[in-house]
Amino acid sequence: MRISELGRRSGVANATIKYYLREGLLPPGRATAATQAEYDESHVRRLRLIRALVGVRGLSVASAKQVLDAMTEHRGDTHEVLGIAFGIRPPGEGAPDTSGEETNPEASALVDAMGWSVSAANPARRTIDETLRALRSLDIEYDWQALLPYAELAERTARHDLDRIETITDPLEKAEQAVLLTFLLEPALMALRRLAQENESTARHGGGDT
Amino acid sequence: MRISELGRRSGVANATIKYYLREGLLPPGRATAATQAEYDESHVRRLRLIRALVGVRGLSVASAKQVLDAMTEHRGDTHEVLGIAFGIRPPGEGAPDTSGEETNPEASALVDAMGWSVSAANPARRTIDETLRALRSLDIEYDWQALLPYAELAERTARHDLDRIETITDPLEKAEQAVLLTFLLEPALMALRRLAQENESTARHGGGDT
DNA sequence: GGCAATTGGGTAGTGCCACTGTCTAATATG
DNA sequence: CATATTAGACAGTGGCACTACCCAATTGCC
Repeated sequence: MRISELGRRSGVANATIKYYLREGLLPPGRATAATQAEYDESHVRRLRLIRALVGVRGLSVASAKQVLDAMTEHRGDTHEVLGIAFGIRPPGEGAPDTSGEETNPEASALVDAMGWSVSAANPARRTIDETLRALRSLDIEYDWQALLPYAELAERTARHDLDRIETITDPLEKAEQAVLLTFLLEPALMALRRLAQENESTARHGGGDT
Repeated sequence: MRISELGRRSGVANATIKYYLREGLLPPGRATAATQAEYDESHVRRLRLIRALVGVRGLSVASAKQVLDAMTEHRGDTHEVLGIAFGIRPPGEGAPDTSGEETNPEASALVDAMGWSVSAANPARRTIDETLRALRSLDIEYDWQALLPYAELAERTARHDLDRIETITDPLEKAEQAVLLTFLLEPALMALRRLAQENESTARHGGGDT
C-alpha cells in the first residue's frame, strides 16, 4: 500500500507518518520508484505501536524511538530489551548517566533489603532516591523503609508481568509484549491505584460525596 | 525576605519565580511598596512543592496549579482534595469530560468485580479503558479481567497510602500529604516495579548480564 | 498519448509550553 | 545622593510534535 492508505488504516495523518519516517520511528517502505514506496501490514502495526507509546503512555518521540529500536534490534532477548527500555526516563530532568558511582544509597539499601539482584545502572534507582529526596525536602519523613511494603507489592506485580510474558513462545512477540506490558500498563496501574484510593477513602471517611 | 533570597533559598531562578507568580502557582508576597514585596517561609515551601510536582513528578505547570489550588482551597477535606487532584491527567490527550454517560465499560466491570465504590466521574476509569483499547488494537488479548490481580495489589497499595495519611491529625498537613503521597510517589512506585521486573527476569532467565 | 491526481522527499512554518531576558519606574541602602 | 535591587509587564527563546507547502516524478484513467 502507499502512504495514504497507510494513513487511513492506522488513523495517523499523512504528514505525521512522514515525520515519523524522518525521525526513524517508522522504517521506510520498499521504494518502487522515485516518488513511490510500498508499505505493508508491519507498518500499520508499527504505527499503532508508536501511537500507543506516545499517545497513551505519553513517551516523547525520542524515547519511543529508543524503545522501538531496542525492541527490533534484540528481538529474542527479552531481558536485554527491557534493560534498554528501562533506560528511558519519562519527560522530566535527565542528568547524564553518573554510572559507576553509587549515587543512590537509598535505592541500594532497598534493593539489598529485598534481596533483589538488579544492575547498578538501572535508572529506576535514581528515580527512587530522587523521590525520597524531594519528599524530605518538604519535611515529610520518608525513607526507603517506608517503601518496603510497596516494594513487596511491586515484586508481586512483576511476577505477574513475567508470568504473562512467559506464556509467549515466539521471541519476536515476547520482546514486544514485554515492552508493551511494562510501559503501556503503567498509566493503567496508576489509575487502578487512584480508583482504589477513592474507594478506600470513601470507605473510611464515610460517603463523603460531592 | 525579598525575591532574591527566596530564589536562593528555594533553588529556583529569579525569573522563574516571577513566572510562577504570574501563573498563580505561587501566592504573591505582602507588598510593602510599589517595587517591594515580602516573602516568607510558606513561599519557600510552596516553591519546593511546585518543583516536586513539576520536576520530579512531571506535571505540567497548569496541572500543578490545579492540584495546589485544590489543596489550599479545601484544606480540611482530604477526600475532596484527592477527588479534584485525580482529575489531573498527565501530559497526553484530554478529550473534554464526557461526563454522565458510561463510556468506560471495562473500568466499570472491573470496579464492580472488585466491589469498589468510586465515582463515575473518576478519570482513572477512562485511562483504564483507553489502555485496554490500545493493547487490543495491537492484537494483544487483554481485558479488565487480566487487570484483576493488579487491582488487588492496587487495593493493598491504597490501604497503605490511607494508613499513612490517617496518622496525621492536622487537616492542613493531611490534605497536603495526601496529594504528595499520591502524586510524588507514582514515579517511585513505577521504578519499584521496574526494579522488581529486572530482578524477576534475572532470576528466571539466569544471570543474563550485559 | 495526454492529463489530473497522488506521491516521496525536503523545507519551512505553527502552536504550545516552560521558562528567560530586558526594560522601566520606584524604592532601599550606604 | 549614588548605587543596587526590586516589582511588574512584556517580548523573546528553545524544544517539541506536528503540519503545511512545494516540487518533480509517477500513476491511473480516458
